[in-house]
Amino acid sequence: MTDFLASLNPAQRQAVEQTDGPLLILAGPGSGKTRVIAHRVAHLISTCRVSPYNILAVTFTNKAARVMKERLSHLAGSSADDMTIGTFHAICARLLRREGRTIGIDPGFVIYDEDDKLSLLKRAIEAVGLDSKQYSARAIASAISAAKSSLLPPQDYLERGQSYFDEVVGRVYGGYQQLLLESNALDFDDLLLRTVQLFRQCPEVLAKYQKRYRHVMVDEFQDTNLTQYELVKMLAAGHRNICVVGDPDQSIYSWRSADLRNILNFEKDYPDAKVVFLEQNYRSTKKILEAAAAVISANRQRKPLNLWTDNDAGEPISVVETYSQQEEAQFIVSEVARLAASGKAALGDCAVMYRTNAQSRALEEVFVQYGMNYRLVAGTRFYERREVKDIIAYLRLILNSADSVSLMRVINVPPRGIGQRSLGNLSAWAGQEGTSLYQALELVAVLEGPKPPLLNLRASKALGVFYSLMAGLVARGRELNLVELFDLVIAKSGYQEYISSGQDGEERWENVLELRTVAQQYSDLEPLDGLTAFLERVALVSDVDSYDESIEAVTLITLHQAKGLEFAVVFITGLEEGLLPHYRSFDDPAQMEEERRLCYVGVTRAKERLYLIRAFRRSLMGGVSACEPSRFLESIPQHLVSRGQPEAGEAGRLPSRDDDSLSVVDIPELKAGDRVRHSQFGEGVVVGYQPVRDDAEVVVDFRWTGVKKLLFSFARLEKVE
DNA sequence: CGAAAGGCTCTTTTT
DNA sequence: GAGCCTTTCG
Repeated sequence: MTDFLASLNPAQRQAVEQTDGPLLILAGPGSGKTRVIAHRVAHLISTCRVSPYNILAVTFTNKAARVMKERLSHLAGSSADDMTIGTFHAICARLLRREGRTIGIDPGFVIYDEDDKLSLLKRAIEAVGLDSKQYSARAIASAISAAKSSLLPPQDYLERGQSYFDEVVGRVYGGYQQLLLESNALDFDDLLLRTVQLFRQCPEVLAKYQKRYRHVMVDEFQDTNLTQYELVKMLAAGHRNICVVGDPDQSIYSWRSADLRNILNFEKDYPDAKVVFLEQNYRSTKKILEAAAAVISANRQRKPLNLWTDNDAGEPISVVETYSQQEEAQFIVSEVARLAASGKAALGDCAVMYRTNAQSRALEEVFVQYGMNYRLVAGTRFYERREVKDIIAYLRLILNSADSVSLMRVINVPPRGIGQRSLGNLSAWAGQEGTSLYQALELVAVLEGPKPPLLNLRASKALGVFYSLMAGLVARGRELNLVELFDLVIAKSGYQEYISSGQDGEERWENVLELRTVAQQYSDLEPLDGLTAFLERVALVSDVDSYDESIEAVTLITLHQAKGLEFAVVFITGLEEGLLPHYRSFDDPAQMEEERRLCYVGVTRAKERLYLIRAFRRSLMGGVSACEPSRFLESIPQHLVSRGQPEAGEAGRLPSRDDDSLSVVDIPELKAGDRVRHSQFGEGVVVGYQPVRDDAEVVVDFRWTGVKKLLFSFARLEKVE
């Protein structure tokens, strides 16, 4: 019982044992935060005899929730299964399905993602008589999102509006909500906002959950918005056992309306709150931690922690300057190869971090070129792929015929002769008759009843075909399990032929099959339940969630996604003015501070080795531009830095290729014409050979896969006689 | 109506 | 450089 307390330091222990009343835990990076939360829950369950059923723990990502569950089952066994643990969005979605009816939410609602939101918004913009090209749907979307994140419904927004843009947004906002309602859909922000509204309007529902959740815990509290905080406050109002964990220095989501004031206000809202500081870092070397502290100390808006560590001083931090982004990538590949070859780090210990997803391409190309395994955490996001969204739209439509975004998406995919004009006629007529799009479709398809006047015979026929397709799917959907339904959708819609014959057909079809594998996990459930659960899952998962640590590969990841992770070796790339910090933050000091926090998050992911890389030239949006070094580099104290190669060590000497101690592989002379074998690429002929630092670059023409440039130390080439 | 081509804009981060 | 939208042609 006390044995899991023994492994904690005094501050951690205090955080675990402080179970009654409000508690704010300020946890620096690598301070064992997850551990503390897990121990705290275990302590509540086993020592304080709190039933897991009475505990609510909110995280920001599904992955964090999963990690927490794993830790808990380790500490507290299966008793933790009854605990409510999940993301804000997942918890709210579940609650609204159960209780939403009282405020007019149909339990079969769909969740609209950013794409769906934009297409609905474009309709809303046009519906209020504005040109959707003149007003950027994106700008309006983010204004609406900000409003929802501050608990502002359309009426209030209009009343508070100041500028003309506010007025436009206010009007569109109202129309957009109307369309959502008609589509029986909620967007991400609605999940939170509507839950608060539910609690406000139905005190008895709130009371039920207040009674249930005797202990409420929130992780990554610095990333909550006002609506989320309100939600938590309401839930915790009953027992006032509320524990929030956060680090203002790691707040990097203000663009998603995360509000640092929540942390600052916590002590105001709960004057009796205890505050615990977790300041011992168990992750990084002294040098890395010192560099991190130096980077973040330039910020004004903060509640500083005094981080310290017992770890070794460690290696100096490598500041590397390369000519181009290609050379940047090459440096990383050769460095990883060197570390791997000398046994200092495995591929899986290494991560490459960048500000923007676009940067991953150049990195990938070089990794492919040299045949080094890598794992891209969010490429073209799987659930955003066209073919995946198409199939999901069909499935959504089966469950919820009101879903107009999905209907518009698939009505002519694959092409079945329903064009712009017919669709316009149909939807205008639907508006006139006051029916949903799907109902209008039904009226066209059946023999009797009113018909839209402008629709010609051919178009009506095509619409009828689509309607009977959907009607058939809906009927079968009640009997079939999810995979059977999935297959039926593909078969009846002709999607396979359509997608396979198009561009990248094979790859796209494989994505469809991958989605089918996900569907398989829900095939044991009752027909419509399986469908509902599947759709909820695909709406609320993210790419970090699928991050698989078991494969031996270098991780390529954005700085944002890297939060919460740690790696022995970290390369932060693109430390250039305009990229990190990003130019969009130049004119706003608050945003600039957030960029700095982002850099801080990256630096503090590193356990042993940190490389800060910048390129002189980088191609951005097609064109090439010269780059100034990032201001963040100036914050790194010189005595921590090695500008040569990382192995230069304490003495600061620069290694040379003749230095035997550094040469970790014997490099035999290969010359053009030599035949070699590679484990993956098979046999090939050497066409080029060039020594590079303490390694060599070999260009080989492989029989099957063509010409590849390889790094000798890494490629494990065998000479074939 | 649909496929293909050309032009346009926008590229920060994501539950 | 890509995706989205519009235009054009069959």
